[in-house]
Parts: sequence; structure tokens; C-alpha cells
Amino acid sequence: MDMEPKPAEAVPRLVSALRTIRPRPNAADELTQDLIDLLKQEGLQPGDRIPSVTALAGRFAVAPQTIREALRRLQALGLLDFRHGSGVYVREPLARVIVSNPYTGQLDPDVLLDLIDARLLIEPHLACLAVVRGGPDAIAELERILDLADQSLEGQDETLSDLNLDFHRAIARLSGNKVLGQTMDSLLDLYAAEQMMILQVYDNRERDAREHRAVLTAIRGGRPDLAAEQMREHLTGVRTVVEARLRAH
Amino acid sequence: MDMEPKPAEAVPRLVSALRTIRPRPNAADELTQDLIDLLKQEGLQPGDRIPSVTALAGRFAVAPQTIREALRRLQALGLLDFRHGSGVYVREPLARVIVSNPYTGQLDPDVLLDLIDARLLIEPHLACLAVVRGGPDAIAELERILDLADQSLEGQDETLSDLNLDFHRAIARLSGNKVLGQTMDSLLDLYAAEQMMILQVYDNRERDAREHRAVLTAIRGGRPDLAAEQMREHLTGVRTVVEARLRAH
DNA sequence: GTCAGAAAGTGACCAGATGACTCTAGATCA
DNA sequence: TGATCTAGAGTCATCTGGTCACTTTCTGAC
Repeated sequence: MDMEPKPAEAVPRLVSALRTIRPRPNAADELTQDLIDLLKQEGLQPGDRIPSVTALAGRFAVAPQTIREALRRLQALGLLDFRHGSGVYVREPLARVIVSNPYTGQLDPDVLLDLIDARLLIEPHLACLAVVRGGPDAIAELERILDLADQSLEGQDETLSDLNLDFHRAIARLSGNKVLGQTMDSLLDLYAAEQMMILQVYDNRERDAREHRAVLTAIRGGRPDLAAEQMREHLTGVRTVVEARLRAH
Repeated sequence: MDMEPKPAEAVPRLVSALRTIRPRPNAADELTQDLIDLLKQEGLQPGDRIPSVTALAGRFAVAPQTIREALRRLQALGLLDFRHGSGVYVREPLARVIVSNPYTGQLDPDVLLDLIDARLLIEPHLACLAVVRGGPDAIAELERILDLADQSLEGQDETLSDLNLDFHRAIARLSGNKVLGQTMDSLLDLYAAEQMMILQVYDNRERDAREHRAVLTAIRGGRPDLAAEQMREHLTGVRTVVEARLRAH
């Protein structure tokens, strides 16, 4: 029963002819969609700078504040990156469909365990797919990440942690399933934030390195079931350690 | 320096004493976090109205526009709902960690298939968990949804579609894993939007109803493996239909 | 009691201005 | 020559103050 009294004068979308008058309520709502369409159309990639707020305001014939509100939404979704005095930059592929909430403070312990359980369901399957779809160059990439991690075994906590997560992300990407890849990216974002906060000294460096190598070996050997099993064992170990650590506190 | 004539009466931040002076750049960044903390602390639930923009501006001693930018981010994450002339309302549990991008236009065909494959990995597992964790009242809820769906078999497309998706969401919630539950909610949001756009007349009503009943029967019978298998079969069927439909076009 | 209309509250948006930060092209200096 | 410093332009961050649109509520007439 939605007989809208809204006059709804067919609005010409971006590209060329701009609308003459933008209907009052929720210009920013449509603007957000229009903006992302425009940025996609211009083929902007992560790292690229988008036009300035004032330029966009001129282009869409709205006030700069309205543009800012629309861009803020895309920032919340992790798609854009604001840099004071410099500009607004693309951060993630603009077609990304699944994202994580960047404003979750510290996760509840049970949510953290749910998160690991989710990884435990998804990642072994991805490792399996990675065997099927991974070419030589992809395997070389995985190897490169683990080599860098080995070199950082004695170094910064954060660097090593990032590299280890990169390994997991790379496998997710390798699976070829974009949705699952983005889902894993989001889950790992959450996990990384948590790791920085309460798992700072979770120091199973050698063990992580060993288990990651085992996964890579299985992938290189073309053994999907083994890759899944190694990944499962690895994450089960992680879960055990995290659970013990949560209890300790 | 910004020697503001502003008296800067020590702003009483939430909880207790926080920073005295808010650093100029990116007030909205911290504001977003502070706002969500405040709303959580006040125990606001989905459906509740949050304080007005001007009230919040006064409370945090910033301009209304700054509050708006912060709230826009939470809107993009699906946590808040702006209603012109009425107020801003809580839409989702504020602790939600995984969300979908509401500004994805039409999904690429391969992404849509990836989406179904993701469901195919996750949902059978959730159906299995639902058997273990589901009590009598939960099963009654599932039954209620399917009964309503049956009554809508001849009615609105959209109503039936919503009910069918509700069935899947309910099972995801039943699993007890909050992260996987939210992940499924996000995936189903994407699927629902797509369904509205290109699968309008995907009309396997009776078949859907039958297969949903089969899943429910397995859950009620306390047979986890069977529930997973029925869910897998159901989704495999969906995938086949969607794939055929995509090829047809 | 019902209904229409006024009034208040609230969001949507614009215009204009100031401050702060980044980046770069010249100018300066060793 | 080459490195360093500086001034300026470009850009984001925020404030102030206003107008309009929509919703909700209350009031008064019927």
C-alpha cells in the first residue's frame, strides 16, 4: 500500500544532464549512489584520489556539506579514506559488498569465539578451493608472504601479525569466490583489531609459522583435502589459545 | 593556533572526564565512536529514537553538522534510520560487526553466483547448529514463519519473498553464532535486493515451501545431518534456477 | 467524540567564513 | 650543484546562522 503522493518527476541521472531541482528530502541518499556510480565509471582504483569536495559539489549542483555527508557514508563502509589537507582517496574496490563495522569497540569474549568459529567454518573450505584455482604465480605470492613473515619473526609484533593475516587474506582471494573473499577480509579486519587490543603478546610465532608452511605445502602439492585439514588444525589451535587466554582474564 | 573566544566550558563527556579539548581534525571520527558508545550505554534497542541532532550537538559541544556527519556513517552501516521530520531511529543492534554495502547497484552475475555459493557453504552448517541449539519455542517460531508464507502463497510477491528470507534468517539466528548470524543477515540483504531487481518472477513458490518444510522437519526431528543436507539441496536448487536465469538473459 | 488546522519539534539543505593540514614550486643557502 | 627552507595554493574540518519540508501533537470547532 505505498501510494506515494510524491510527484516524482523523472530525474535525469548523472553522466550529462543534471537534474534541475533535487527533491528536498534525502538528496544525500541518492547522491551516495550517484557518487559511487560516478567513481566506478571513472575507473578509480584503491589509492586514487577522487575529485575535491567542492568540485563534486559543483558537478552535482549541491552544497559541499551535502557531498561530505554522502562521502562520509562511503568512508564508514571502508570504501574511502579522508586525509586532511590532502584529499579523499579510494581505499577498497568500490564494488565491495560485505564490510565490517569499524566502530565496534572491544568485542565480547563470546563474540570473539564466534568469530573464530566462523573462520573455522569458512577458511578450510577456502584453502580447498585455493588448491583447485591457484596457479604457480599465486603460490609464489603465498611463499613470498611467509618468507617475509619469517624475516620478521624477531621483529615488530605488528608487522608479523599483519603478514600472518595477509597469508589468510591471500588464500581467501585465491579461492576465486569474491563474496567469501570479502567476507573473510571483513572477519580478519575484526580479528586484527581485537588482536591489537588484547592478544598483544599471543606469542606462538614459531608455531604459526610452522602451521602456515604446512598449509602452503599442501596447496603446492595439489592436495585440497589436506590443505583444508591443515587449515582446520591451525585455526583449532588458535581457538584453544584464545579461549585459554580469555579464561585467564 | 585557534584561540577561540569560545569559553570552552569543560565539556562533560560521557561517562566521566575525557579529553578537555577536542583536537580540530577529525572530531567526527572520534564522535562516531563516542556516539555509538553513548547509545549503547543508554541501552537503546532497534526501533528506539535517539536524541535529536541539536540535542546531541549540545551534549558533545560540536556543531549540528558535525553530529550529522557522524550519524551518517552509522546510517551507512545500517545501524541508524533517518526519518525526515520525525527523528533518527535505531535500526539494527548497535553491536553489529558485519554489514552489507547498501550502495551496490546491480550485482554482476558471477558475484551473484558467488553469493549463492557462500550461502551453500554457510547455511547447511547453520541448519546443523540450529538442531543442536534450538528449543521448542524457536521451532515454533520457524513454524509460524512457514505458516505465514503458506498463507501468502497466492499473494504479494514481496511479502512471500520476505517471509522466505525470514526463515533463513531465523535459522541463522538459531545457530547461536552471532558472527555467522550477522554474516548471513548481510548476505541475505544482498540477495534480497538482487531478487527484487532481476528475479522478480522466479516463481518456484510451491517448491520453496516444500523444501523449507523439509528443513524444518529435520530440525524438529533433531537430525542435524539431515537438516544440513536438506538445506544444501534447497540451495543447490536455487543456484541451478538462478544460473539458468542468468544464462537466459 | 471526531476531525481539521495550527504549532512545535526535527531533519534536509544551503551560504559563507575561518582554521588546519598537505603538497609543491621556488627561493635560499651551503 | 644539491639540499633545505619557505610561501602559497589547494583541500579538508568545522562553525554559524539561516530557510524549507516533514512529522507529530495538541487544540479548538463541529
